[in-house]
Amino acid sequence: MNNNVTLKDIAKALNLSISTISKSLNDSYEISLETKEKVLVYAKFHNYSPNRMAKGLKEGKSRSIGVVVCSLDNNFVSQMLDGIDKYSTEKSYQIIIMQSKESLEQESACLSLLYARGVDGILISPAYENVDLSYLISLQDGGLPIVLFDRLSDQIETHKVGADNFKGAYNATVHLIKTGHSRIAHLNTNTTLSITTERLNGYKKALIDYGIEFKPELVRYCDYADTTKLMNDLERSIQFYMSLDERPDAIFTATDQITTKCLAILNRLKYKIPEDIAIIGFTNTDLADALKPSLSTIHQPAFEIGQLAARKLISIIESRYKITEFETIVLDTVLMIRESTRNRLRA
Amino acid sequence: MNNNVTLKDIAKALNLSISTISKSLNDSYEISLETKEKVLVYAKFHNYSPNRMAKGLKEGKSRSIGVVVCSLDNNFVSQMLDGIDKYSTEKSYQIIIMQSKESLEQESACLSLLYARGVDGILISPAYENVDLSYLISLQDGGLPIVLFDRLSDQIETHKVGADNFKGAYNATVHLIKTGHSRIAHLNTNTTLSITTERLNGYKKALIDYGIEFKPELVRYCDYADTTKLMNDLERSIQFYMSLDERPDAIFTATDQITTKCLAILNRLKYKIPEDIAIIGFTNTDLADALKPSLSTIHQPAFEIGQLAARKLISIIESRYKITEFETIVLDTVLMIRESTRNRLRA
DNA sequence: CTGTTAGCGCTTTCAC
DNA sequence: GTGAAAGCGCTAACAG
Repeated sequence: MNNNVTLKDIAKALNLSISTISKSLNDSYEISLETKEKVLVYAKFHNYSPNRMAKGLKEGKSRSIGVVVCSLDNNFVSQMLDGIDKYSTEKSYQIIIMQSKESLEQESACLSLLYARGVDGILISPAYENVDLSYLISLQDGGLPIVLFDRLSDQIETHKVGADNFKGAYNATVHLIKTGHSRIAHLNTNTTLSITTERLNGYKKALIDYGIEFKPELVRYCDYADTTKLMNDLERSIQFYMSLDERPDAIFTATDQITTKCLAILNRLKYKIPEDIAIIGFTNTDLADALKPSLSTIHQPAFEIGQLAARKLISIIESRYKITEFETIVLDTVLMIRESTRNRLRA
Repeated sequence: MNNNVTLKDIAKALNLSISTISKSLNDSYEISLETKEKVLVYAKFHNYSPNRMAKGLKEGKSRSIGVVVCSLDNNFVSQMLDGIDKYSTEKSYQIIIMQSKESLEQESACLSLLYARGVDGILISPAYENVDLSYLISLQDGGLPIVLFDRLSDQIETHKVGADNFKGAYNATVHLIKTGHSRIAHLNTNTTLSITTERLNGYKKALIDYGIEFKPELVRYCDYADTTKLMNDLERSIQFYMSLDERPDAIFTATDQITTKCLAILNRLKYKIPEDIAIIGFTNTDLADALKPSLSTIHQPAFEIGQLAARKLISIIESRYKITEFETIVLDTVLMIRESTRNRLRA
């Protein structure tokens, strides 16, 4: 069966030419119903399926798209991939997923491979380490459609799909303020990606709007290079917070990883949530309700981000004209209020 | 740049023939060092990368492998995929991931597509709905290498890589018994896959070995068809358990999904863990330590399963001979004792 | 309506 | 050492 039946085989068997078979299978108007019927039946019976490599080679497209993410083993990423896969499958594109593991070098390697493979376009959420998108831009200049998702950047002009990080962070912080918290710490990453700065800015803006002084010592930027480093940085940060004369009464954590790791650390250090410290963070974990106390979160529409990004990419791929007008789509986050940010005022 | 530079282009530019270029780039002994050098430099400078579709078409291989899983949006699956990706990338195979969403129909569709794409082999963890692997077998008979991972089956003879589900379940149950639990409920899935029956058998064996009567009413088989159904079944099961005259004092949950969803339900119904009921389950969640009480788990070596499965598949792909001797590799699980199964005897 | 032909980019015999 | 030519499976322009 892997000794695939080809057009040639069918042609021989049916005593027709290869092109007649091809046209029949593509339902060309040139072919008589009778012949088509015959071919279709034979093809179906012998389980014919066109060789996509040949087709791709011929047509100069592969009907596949490359997806580059930081890691497969990441809850939030999985949800986005699910969305990407859903839309791509609907449109009969196959996705080839590659991991950068937050390394610029690996990311380039992924891109080269995808390019060599002849993908029709690329969806990418750049590595944290990546401050330089020039390789991506050169690919785009070469005619390869590219769409950024989740982690956006101003360096490249193309369609971009992400969450409204500013507003999400703003809402989270305001929520903390309104529930009686005033010394609000913020744990973020040590990168320059827009998701970092936007979330930081949302946090700051909320403080300003509510007349709370911004204290730089309450913001710590943790190393995302690897899990161990991140864990260390987070633990040190929390210890630091707790050693302050004026301890923070709440933490706003900026990413999925930071949020869940903080929980484990706070747990280990025996701090009580929300009595000792309240916590709210960006995370899409399914376990928010299973946690005790249940975890207040800023939820990102991960599936939709993926789906929409795929849609935008495929729209470029299938557009006959060169796109000059690009969109940046920003989806709303949802503030999920649970027990980890219980109201201090009514307590 | 997507108007790729081809062998032809290089040949023209260097006033050589296409085959000379091809041979140079493949470091053939037939070509003079001088020419090779010239070609290599030119190729590198112009960023030549071979068109993998053309190469694949020519060679009858694509250096890609298809991976079929139930869902991308699943913590445990992600970890296995990570392992698969790691090994495949090392061996310069690309992976094409497809989701069956537990549907037999979708699974077949995935397999057809992968086959059409000309993958060199397939890694599959069959859909829950799938009780009939005949399509897979026919692909294998046609010469396509196939390796099963995680969810194994006796229906097909090939390499298989999974966890030791029997022993994992046995150890979990024994752990519950040794910590003073005697009315141990078991929540499993309503399927006939080996992972279901093995876990059930491990549970039973432990009861027998420790002289505890097996009570069928303490075992419930929940519908995995979709999240809502599963959620309903689980909730009803828990309500049922709690309505018994002799309430169970512990639950052993058989899968990742079941474990985490149970936690949320128990939380919502305000049952205290482990006072009201202890819980231990198969799950690889990162949040086991962040939960309160922290969650005792049976941890599966997901990454290793993926890695090993990829290794076995690639070994078949690259073997010159037809494989007749197949292996089933079973990896040990790890019992992670935390607070959700605190010892009742010392309490 | 059907068939012939060329060619996508590459490898690989076989000549020169 | 190098090149010409065939062919992987497919599509499409063109002939008949």
